[in-house]
Amino acid sequence: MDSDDDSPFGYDAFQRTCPSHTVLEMLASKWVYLVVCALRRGRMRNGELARKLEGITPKMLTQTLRVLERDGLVRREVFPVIPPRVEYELTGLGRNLAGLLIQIRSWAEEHAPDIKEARARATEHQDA
Amino acid sequence: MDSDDDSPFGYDAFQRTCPSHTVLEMLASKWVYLVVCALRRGRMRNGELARKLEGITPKMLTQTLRVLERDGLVRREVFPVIPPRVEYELTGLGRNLAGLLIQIRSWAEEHAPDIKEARARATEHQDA
DNA sequence: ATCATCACTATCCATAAGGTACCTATATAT
DNA sequence: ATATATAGGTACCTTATGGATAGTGATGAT
Repeated sequence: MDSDDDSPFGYDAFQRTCPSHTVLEMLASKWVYLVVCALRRGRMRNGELARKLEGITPKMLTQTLRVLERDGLVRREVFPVIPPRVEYELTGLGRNLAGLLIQIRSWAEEHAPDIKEARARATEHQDA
Repeated sequence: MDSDDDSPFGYDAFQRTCPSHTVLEMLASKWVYLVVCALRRGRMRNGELARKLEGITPKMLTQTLRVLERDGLVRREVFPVIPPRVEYELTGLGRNLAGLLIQIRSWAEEHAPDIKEARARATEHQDA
């Protein structure tokens, strides 16, 4: 009850400079959450990630990893061998973000039923 | 270190049924975060919200409020007077979500500098 | 000689989110 | 008669995102 102010408006109303905006934009990307969760187990190769996250296309996997690398959440290590070998792992910041994701997941699991119930009631009323 | 498993994969790999997906999808919407934060102060009329969230268009404000209402986060009360008067307020679930948003904001404010630094380093290297 | 593997990379396309502009209704004020 | 305030709705357009598809280079296996 301390950071309990309206402060998103303190930055320029959620434009590019607001930290929350930066973070929520990251989390909104469809695969970021899954990739970070997958990497919590330890370093992994591109192929292992692709198998773990079934449904992801190579393009989206690479794209997601590049963004995470650019933002300092993932470290990328290339071994100069043939065939190529590349390993990814979370940085300290990345592991820290994983902690936040777990908080979000726990909130989600606790309250998803309420949301679903509300949605069900809403579609009922509109059908009526 | 308890919900410390890989469980997003327990649901069908982040498809529609995963609670985290539902919640992150909500938060990803550009205005949800701002509207919920604004409503933490108490009930408000459409016009007040519009003034507080400068930059939002009437369309997006209405659309955002309708989604929040449908999901049970906001209660909408219409007074049958002329000119029309409509008030919005957070439900219990909505106030609860606001709590999560504050956690996210606090993480964001703590770590945004690291992310910015990483991005700066990344663009440096690409320019070089 | 051909194929598969690994880790991408490039290109195109469909969808959807968000933005712009204009429309509604009614009562009061001028 | 006209303008204003209120709380929207609707049609249309642009852009960003994600997904599908195909291609790259090098080597080892068949």
